[in-house]
Amino acid sequence: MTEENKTSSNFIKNIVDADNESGKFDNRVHTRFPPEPNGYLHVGHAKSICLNFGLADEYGGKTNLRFDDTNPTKEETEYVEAIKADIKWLGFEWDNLFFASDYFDQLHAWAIRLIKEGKAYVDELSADEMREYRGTLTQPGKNSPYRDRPVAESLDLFERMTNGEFPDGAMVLRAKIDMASPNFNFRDPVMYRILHAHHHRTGDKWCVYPMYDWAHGQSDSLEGVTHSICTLEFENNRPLYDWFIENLDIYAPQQIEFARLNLSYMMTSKRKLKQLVDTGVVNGWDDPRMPTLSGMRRRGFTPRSIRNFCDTIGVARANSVVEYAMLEHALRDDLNQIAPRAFAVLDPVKVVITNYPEGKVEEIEVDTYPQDKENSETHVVPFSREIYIERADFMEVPVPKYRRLIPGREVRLMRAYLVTATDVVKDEDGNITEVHCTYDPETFGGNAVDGRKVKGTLHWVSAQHAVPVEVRSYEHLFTAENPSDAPEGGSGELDWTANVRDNSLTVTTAYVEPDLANAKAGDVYQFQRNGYYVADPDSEPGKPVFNRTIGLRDTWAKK
RNA sequence: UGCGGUGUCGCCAAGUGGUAAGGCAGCGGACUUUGAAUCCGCCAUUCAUAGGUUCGAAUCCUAUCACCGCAGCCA
Repeated sequence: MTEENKTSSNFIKNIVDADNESGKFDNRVHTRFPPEPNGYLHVGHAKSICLNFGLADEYGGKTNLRFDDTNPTKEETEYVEAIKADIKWLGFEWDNLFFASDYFDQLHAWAIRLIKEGKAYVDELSADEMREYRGTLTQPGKNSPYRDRPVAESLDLFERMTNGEFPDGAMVLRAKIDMASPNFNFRDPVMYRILHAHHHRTGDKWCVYPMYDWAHGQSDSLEGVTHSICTLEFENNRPLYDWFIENLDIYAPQQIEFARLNLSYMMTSKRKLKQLVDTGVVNGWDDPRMPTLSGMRRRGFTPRSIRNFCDTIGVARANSVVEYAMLEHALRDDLNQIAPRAFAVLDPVKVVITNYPEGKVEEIEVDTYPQDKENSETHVVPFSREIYIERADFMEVPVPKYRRLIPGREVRLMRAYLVTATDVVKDEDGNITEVHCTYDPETFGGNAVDGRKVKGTLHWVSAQHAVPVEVRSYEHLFTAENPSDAPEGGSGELDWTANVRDNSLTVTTAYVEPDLANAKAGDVYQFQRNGYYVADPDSEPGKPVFNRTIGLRDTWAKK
């Protein structure tokens, strides 16, 4: 894909440039995006996707999509399909589609080779015992009593593990490296564990499954990946991956770690997001409040806005938290360019134009894309004697610098007429129920023949023609800038759920121009002077439901 | 406490010995039939701190401090 703005320099590109200079990989650039199919993709993954696919795109290389499906107890086909759909939606195409499970046979054969070479052994220590033997941060570990058992015995046991002769947890296959290493990953890491579980692709073929550490590096190697980009927490694992590659004497990719994305007010932990879904805090993975790609899509984010966002935040090795405002900027920037404009009144107050003929209806032609000089498309909005305007657009007693409608002041009804407020009608509680105005018939279109100016321009909707629609508005799912920064819960663990906002969804009725009644799921609009909205999949023919994607910038309200 | 990392404007982030890019946010102002968009201007004598090397240091050296990650048969 070719994007208008290429990202600026970053340390990964510097590495690739240097590698191309030295010919390290024969000028090949081959990346991969390796999700585990145990949940839906979120913004954090978008950063990784844009990085991997973007790098290959920029250097004329390739990118594989590889599902790291080494743990059958957590992974499901539903997730692989959703992940594929999200990547495509973002606008990327993988060159090859692989699964770590494609390599189960090869990995198994390699494991046997390592056993034969005395570099791996079957250990019968229990999980608890293994933890004790592993040592601590300051103390070296101890060798397992099974560490030096005969090769033939390990071979036999591993074969029987594979055949399913032992129950889960009875024994594991471990690499024989160094129990005293300051790097824990070298303290005889587990390569295989027994899992009598059904795998989403290999079915019941296997009773032993490779650990991620034993599968990942070799998968990259097998695929000819050049730059294996992953997040910071795998930095300590890199020496282990290199050890496996070296001892297997196979092609060596270069792993590069970068800092994962953290966004203020957003939770980017698959585990915790799954909890929100499972406990019903949100209505599924694609709830518009979720930071998942499917949730953002439903909320009205565009693929381009997310890609642009990823480009502007950059890539580095320092942990950081990006302000939500950055994402908002990217969103508004794209939506502003593409969204058709429409009239919609979110919180109505009736306006009666007393000198406008009763029963008369005029068709007002308005630009659908006023922001786009190249697009002259227009549509028609009916105008009549009684209309709705926003409650906030009229004030009986104005605040300073208020430039909207007040008694005696003339303002413009967008693309229609200039009107002047004359009276206010209230109910017994003093609430304004109607505003009476007069209009100047000579101002059709919104301009006075004598050239007089008005300070305010309001959007409106004809009362008898307006269509009531459901509007869903959202606030951050979390009240804390850092959702994980939580008070301690009962179990001694941090109870991040205490940060979940309990009123993050608000449902209201808005009155929209007639054309919007036919909006189809996914249609985006800018409700003039208000914000961007998208028709939700819950919409039915003639009965659209709109999600508020994001409001317009409002520098007036801030003051 | 062992090992591996990271510290440049409120938030991201370039910079790789030659004298601090850019974006977001913010603040002024212009324009405006969206208080939007657009446009103009302002916004780090200073790069965690302290020393040192050098004609010259955010970049090299030394020490210190702070923060992150690693002790799953998770990834």
